[in-house]
Amino acid sequence: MREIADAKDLLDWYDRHARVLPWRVSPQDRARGVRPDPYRVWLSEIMLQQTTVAAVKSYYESFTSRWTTVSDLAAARDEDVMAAWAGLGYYARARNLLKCARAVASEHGGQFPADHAALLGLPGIGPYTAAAVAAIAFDLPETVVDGNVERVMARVHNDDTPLPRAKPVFTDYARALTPRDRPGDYAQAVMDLGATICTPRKPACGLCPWRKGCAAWLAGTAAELPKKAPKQRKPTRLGIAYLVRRVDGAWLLERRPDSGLLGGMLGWPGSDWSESPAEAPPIRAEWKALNGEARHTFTHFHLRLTVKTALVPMERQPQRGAFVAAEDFDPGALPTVMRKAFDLAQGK
DNA sequence: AAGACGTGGCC
DNA sequence: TGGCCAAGTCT
Repeated sequence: MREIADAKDLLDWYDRHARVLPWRVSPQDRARGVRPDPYRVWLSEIMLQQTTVAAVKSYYESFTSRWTTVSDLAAARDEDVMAAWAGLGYYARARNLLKCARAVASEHGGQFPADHAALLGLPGIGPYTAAAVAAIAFDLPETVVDGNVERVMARVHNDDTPLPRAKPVFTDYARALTPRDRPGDYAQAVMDLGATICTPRKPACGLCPWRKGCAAWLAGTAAELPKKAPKQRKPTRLGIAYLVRRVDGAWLLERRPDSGLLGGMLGWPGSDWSESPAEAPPIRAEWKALNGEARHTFTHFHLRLTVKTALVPMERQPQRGAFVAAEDFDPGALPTVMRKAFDLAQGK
């Protein structure tokens, strides 16, 4: 009786089916000695946290063409990086991206450390990303455990222990399968398997290189795994956004505090977001409430944003925020919820 | 150590 | 429409 799954079978599959991704060195090139750029591996891994490949691609291209090395990025202005990240979400990633780049530049001579523990000590790098960079960039035998790997392990072992409680056990399963040979390709192979074959719904078991050794395939339970703890339902909150235009075309914007929701991002001044938000106009003006509302769903609540607009004279001073000249204003620098409010005001 | 933290695509 | 899900981390 063979082991339940075997790294070799997966690597053979990966050699034939590896996805082509902008940040990836193909297994063929890797075999010829091509090494991935640790900066690009790290950048892609941060962007891919809880984010789809499709959403990441254009951001990855723009970051790597604008900031070629980690030292370039370390020298960037905070506001430029936050603006470039706008729309990708989880903005703490962008703040930590800069902190990490600056730590690598100042404490590691501009080179990412080829060491799991040292990587783990850097801002924004947790257990998954430390293992991913160590394995993919440096071909060290570290075990990556992301959502894909959890799903694959739950199925291979037909383990119905609910997540997140099952995480330590699934990690043990994954570690036991990690090979000493080609750990970087293997890490990418398991995640590719989870992303393309061993998918959450309708897994393509007929195409799976691990089918023969998969306990869930044998039991017919693959599609029901992994089990997960029930989610809490999202409450709905209300809010008011104030879109102020000065007669010269300038917009009144406000930089949000570094911590908390949309931390460090540019946005419209507004009320609190709650069951009954209090009016909080940022400037004395005659307000016009727009018809409709900007709707947006965050991780843990739904938001219905009322948008109020006003036109103010040159000399009027705001109590909050600062005017940004029309030619300096880029709606693309706003987080999506703020851009939705802008679109509503533009009649889009 | 649960909860905070974005967004877009899919069904 | 609304819930689920996506290469998690931080507090």
